[in-house]
Amino acid sequence: MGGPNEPGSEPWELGDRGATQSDANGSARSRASMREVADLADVAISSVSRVLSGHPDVSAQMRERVLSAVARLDYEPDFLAQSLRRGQTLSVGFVLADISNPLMADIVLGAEAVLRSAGYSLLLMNSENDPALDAAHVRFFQSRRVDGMILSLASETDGATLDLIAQVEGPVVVIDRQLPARLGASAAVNDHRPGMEAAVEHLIDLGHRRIALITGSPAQLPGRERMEAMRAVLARRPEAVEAIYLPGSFSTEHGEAAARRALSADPRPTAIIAGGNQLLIGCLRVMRQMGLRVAQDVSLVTCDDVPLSELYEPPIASIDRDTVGLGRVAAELLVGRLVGGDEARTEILPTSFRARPSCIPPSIA
Amino acid sequence: MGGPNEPGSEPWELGDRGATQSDANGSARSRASMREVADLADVAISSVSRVLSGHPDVSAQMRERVLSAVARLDYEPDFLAQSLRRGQTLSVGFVLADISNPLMADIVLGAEAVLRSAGYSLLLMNSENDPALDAAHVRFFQSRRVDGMILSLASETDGATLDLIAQVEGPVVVIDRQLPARLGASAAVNDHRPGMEAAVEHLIDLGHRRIALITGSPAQLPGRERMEAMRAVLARRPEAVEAIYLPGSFSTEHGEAAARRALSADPRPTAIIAGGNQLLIGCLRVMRQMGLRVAQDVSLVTCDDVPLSELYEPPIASIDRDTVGLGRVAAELLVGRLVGGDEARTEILPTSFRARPSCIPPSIA
DNA sequence: CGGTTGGCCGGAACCGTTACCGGAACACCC
DNA sequence: GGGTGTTCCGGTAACGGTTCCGGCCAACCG
Repeated sequence: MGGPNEPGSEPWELGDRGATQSDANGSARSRASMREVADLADVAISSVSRVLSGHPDVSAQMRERVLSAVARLDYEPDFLAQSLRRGQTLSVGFVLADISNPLMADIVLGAEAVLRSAGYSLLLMNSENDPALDAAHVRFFQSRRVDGMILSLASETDGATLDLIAQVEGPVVVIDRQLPARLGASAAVNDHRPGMEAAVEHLIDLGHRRIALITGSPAQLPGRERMEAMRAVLARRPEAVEAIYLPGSFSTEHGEAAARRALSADPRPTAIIAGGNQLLIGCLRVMRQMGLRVAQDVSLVTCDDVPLSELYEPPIASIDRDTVGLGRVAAELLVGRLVGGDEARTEILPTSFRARPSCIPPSIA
Repeated sequence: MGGPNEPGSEPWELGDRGATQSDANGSARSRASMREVADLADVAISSVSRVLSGHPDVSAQMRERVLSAVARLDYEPDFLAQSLRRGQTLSVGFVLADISNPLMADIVLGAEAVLRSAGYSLLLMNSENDPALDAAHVRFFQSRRVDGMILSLASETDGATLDLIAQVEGPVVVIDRQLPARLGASAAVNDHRPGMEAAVEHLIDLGHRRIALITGSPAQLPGRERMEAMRAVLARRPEAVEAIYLPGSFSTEHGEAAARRALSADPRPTAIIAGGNQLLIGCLRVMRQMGLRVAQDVSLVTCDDVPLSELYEPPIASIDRDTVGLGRVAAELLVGRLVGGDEARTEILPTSFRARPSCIPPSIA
């Protein structure tokens, strides 16, 4: 939106929306408005509106006349004008931190299904794990007047984003994030602890005593809870287990860097837990480079079951959750507040551990 | 949208948008309108509009007064009203056949970057490989008055969808699809032949004489071109190579079914080309069930490089293309027509073959 | 000093729809 | 026959902006 530099491209040099009636070539004539329907049916505009919105003050004869005119003109109401007048857009904004994460696809799928059946449509914006984009997208959705927002934020702690969220007019639901209560946002979250605890217990049971946890940002709920859960298990198990925590970002790059660091340590950890499929990818790349085999050399657990973990040889144990369900629940929370007047609340979904051959007893070094 | 059954929930029983001034509790007061800015600055509404849209007929003093009022009220223009008046929404609709396909993420990423820098935003709708949803989404976008559409259709041949596309007002760009010229759509497509031809040549060079091609729907360009390419190679190579074509849908289910059929045949094919990562997943599942090893028992090629193909043991050869670039080009074609007045045209991007250890000479049976 | 020019501003029409309001037409009942 | 309702419809003011038009005023020129 720079200064007015390019001559001929500024709006005030154009006429008042030049005649769009490209009727000459026979294609795509300008769409009909309610006004034209009313003229054709020889009734008032308000009557057309009543017929179309199902208002009871309509005679059978009137309805028939209007409907036939609507059909003849192939009329469809203008959503923009409706939204402006009604004060609602029937659309929901979804900010997702990372569209490349296949989990997001499932979440979106689940949310979309619920929203669609409630008459809402989904606008997606991708913030590429950049808190600044989070904020920009929230602001954008607000100017677009979405009726509500679903947020899978890159950061829970970014001040600018939080301030913005506090000012959002409609209901807000965050996914797998925890926001200050004063913001009044609903939340659909996983309890990451049971899955993580089971995983750590399983590794300890197998005999592992040095376990590395590569995880995402502590500015996001999953990262925090996973570290908590691991600490909790270590605290209650009598075995002297050494933990190596490697928090960072939720990227393949961090996965590689963290795995390299962990696996270069002298008493090398005998098991690694990768807190996400992006981290798993980085981890596997490094292991391949270092010539280390999954299971035989290092036991491996990942978070969230994806084709890679299922089909890898050996198959990789994972901490699972119902991602489609997560999206569905988030959408239900939103719709509940949108049409049902529900209060903001937090819905918690479970996680569980799925053992697979990537975890075996450590080779006695 | 059923009949008027639920009493108290019909619009005509509500007042004219009851006062939304939830000012009492001190939170989220209703946003300011241009009118209020004008009142505060004690100028005409039109002057506010001129200042904000950069119109030249504005004195320095006026600009300063308006801007300070804008700042004091934290005013932001209503996109809906602007769109209605200006006749453009600065948004682009993107119909994608399958959001779970990680390729789509890249395409969306590329397209979004270009569109954002041109001032447009992206609305995504997912049609789950269902042609009926394709049509519904196109219709939806049209009623939302998007300025243009990018389509990655589930079917190129669905009549209803095609008719709808013909009536779309703004420019349309299809991704990796081929539409009748009369529709006037631009296209960003890959030429799938060079990659596929190189793959088939590679397999023949290794000594393979029975090759199965599992591919998606022939109602989509990639499926057709890949089969063509394979036929072309077989026609020009003197070796008597037998090809098994297994077209179907672009799903893991078809991948499984086709792989099962191919691998159950008596003289079993010694190599399989999976035309997409979903098909690859199905294929690997079946091979594992049947106890067949990649490379040693069956050579394998997949289309589109994803983490699974890179990290599988052995790594899987793939036919690659620049997916981010594909999305970028599609968006550029659209923006060119949107702001530059370009003509509809087709942009073709290459594919190439990346050999990997999943392809070895067939074991002499 | 009168006429013309140009900068700057206010007023008003309009984008396409919704919801309120008032009223015409008709039936009904005492 | 004059109230008293119903039923149904048309007119109209919004919703929140944008753009055209006309007019005021100062500057400039001869």
